Amino acid sequence: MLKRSHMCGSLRASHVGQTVTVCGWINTCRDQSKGLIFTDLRDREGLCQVVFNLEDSPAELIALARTLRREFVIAVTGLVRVRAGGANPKLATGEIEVVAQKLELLNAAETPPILLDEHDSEKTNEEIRLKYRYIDLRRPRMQHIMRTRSRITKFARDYFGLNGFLEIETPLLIKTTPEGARDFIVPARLHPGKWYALPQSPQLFKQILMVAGFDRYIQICKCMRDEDPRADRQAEFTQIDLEMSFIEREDVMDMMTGFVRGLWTELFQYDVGSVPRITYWDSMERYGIDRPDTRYGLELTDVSDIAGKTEFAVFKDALALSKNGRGGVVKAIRIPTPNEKLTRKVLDGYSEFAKTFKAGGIPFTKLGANGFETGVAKFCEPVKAELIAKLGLVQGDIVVFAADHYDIATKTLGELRQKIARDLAIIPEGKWNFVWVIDFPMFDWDDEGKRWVALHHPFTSPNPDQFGILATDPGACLSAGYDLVLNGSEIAGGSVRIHDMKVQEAVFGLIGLTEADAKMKFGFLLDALKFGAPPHGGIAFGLDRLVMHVVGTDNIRDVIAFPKTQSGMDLMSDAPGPVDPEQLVETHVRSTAPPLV
RNA sequence: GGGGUGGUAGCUCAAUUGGUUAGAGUACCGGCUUGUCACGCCGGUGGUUGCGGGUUCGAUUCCCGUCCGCCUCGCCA
Repeated sequence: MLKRSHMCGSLRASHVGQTVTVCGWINTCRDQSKGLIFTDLRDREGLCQVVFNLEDSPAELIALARTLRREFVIAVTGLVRVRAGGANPKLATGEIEVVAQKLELLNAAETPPILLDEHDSEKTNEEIRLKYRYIDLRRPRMQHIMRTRSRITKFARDYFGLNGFLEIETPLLIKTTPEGARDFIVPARLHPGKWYALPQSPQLFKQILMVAGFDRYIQICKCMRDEDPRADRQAEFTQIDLEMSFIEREDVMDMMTGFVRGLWTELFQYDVGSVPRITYWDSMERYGIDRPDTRYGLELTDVSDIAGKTEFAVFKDALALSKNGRGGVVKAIRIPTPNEKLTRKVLDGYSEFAKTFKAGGIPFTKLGANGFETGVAKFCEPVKAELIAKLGLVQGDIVVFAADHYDIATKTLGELRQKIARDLAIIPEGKWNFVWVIDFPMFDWDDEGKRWVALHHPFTSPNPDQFGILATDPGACLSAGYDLVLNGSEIAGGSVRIHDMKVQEAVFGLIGLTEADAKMKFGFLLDALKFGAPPHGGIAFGLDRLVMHVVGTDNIRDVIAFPKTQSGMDLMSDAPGPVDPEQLVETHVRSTAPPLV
């Protein structure tokens, strides 16, 4: 076999005069005649033009070259020279070409179901791309994404390594955990009737590594949650997971801010600067969501007091609502001009949108030259002055309202805010708005279960100044958790952990875990906390989402080499599949599913 | 589990109210072509209209069921 001397995509004018050997896939052939054939040869570095020319090469070589087809795998030895036909400015290697002297056909290929020309391949159905993933991944776009992903993980290992973090693996076969997402489970052959679970995260183990005195831990690890996927969510995903000892909240956030600043400098020569902070409740009030996109305005304003003075039944009914000790609210967004894209039809459509969040609708109005016009103008007119003052309205502004329970009104308007921003196309390009969200509540009240549920996870510590109210007013107790949000997407989340067994037991008690339950599920953690646990905390980055932002895609499958579909299938390998009945017997499992056809 | 949307040639799509032999571009195959680079010109092959049933003289089109992709609500500590 001809031995490769250079990568196709790395050849430049400086190589002119050298005899090189390149290997790769035929991207295209341009057969000019029986005596002149151009091919573009592709490897992971890029394309280079190889020319087969009767003037420079023997006839047998030309004859063989004429049989080449797309995606054939070849090795070529030839002389690098300046292109006789003029440079191609579209190619990095466009100034030169390789004049073939030897050609070795390493493998033929069937006609590929995906064309590798960029202008065609971007349009190919995702179903086809997933089935023939090995071809899809050959595309320069996918090669770029996977390379970028590798750069990010390498940067993470370098950065955290320099900061004293040890890379330690944690088990994949663990005990099932209550709380949280649904576990993937694995039957334990050696223990009939018992099961392992695949980790939703290495949470407990990394805390125990702190108890074990490793001080700083990092792992780039797979996590599995058996829940329905979304555009930015897969059942199986990757975290950059870490934990630190003898720290407070500030120390973790500083370390992480350093990481993203370094990463953005490395990737984009972009200075992230200091990362602003917002409290959870402030974020909910202003953005209606716990992961605010601060690249644009359209903030929410509470107009409950003014709305209560109107005769609008929707407002009055909402304000009369009460849930979890919290009254109903009326929230509004001022949409400044230019807002011509928000036609009557679009605004009416927002009510349908709102219904997906269980809200009744989206009342709206517009401030014209002579007061409010359209929509709910007649109800707003009596409180015009107050609304104008509170929302800072000027002529031409549109106002949209949501009136409901606090949770529903806030969430609906928070989602609508993002939709309006997209509809108005006011989200600026090229902006990287990081923000830390802090001071989360420890718990959320579950009305159905009549108990508190941990908002983050049950190992999250209250903030140091909040220990006093943990037992007396758990609903108001704030945690030492923190989320890192980038352009409205949560890319990392973590907390300072509870390192005192008594506090941990108290939290378990609040979320309705009996002592026996807690002992059975997390006994090993509670035990560990008794044997000298240092104060510790950590965070986990969603690597997939991080890569999505960096490469600019809204499809998580694009940043995973072998992703699954929305129904959890791998269209390439056809997983999941049936197992041999013998495997079921061995693992003591009997299926209740109807027989497979 | 709910809602929405889609599945037609290898690929991307079209096909009128249910009506001729299901078309186009591209790919592929053959021929021509000595400076192309989304090469060009000429010709050709290629279809279980996702699958199963039904209505009809006739179904890509209408109905029922089912499978699969995508988006989304629930869910995702």
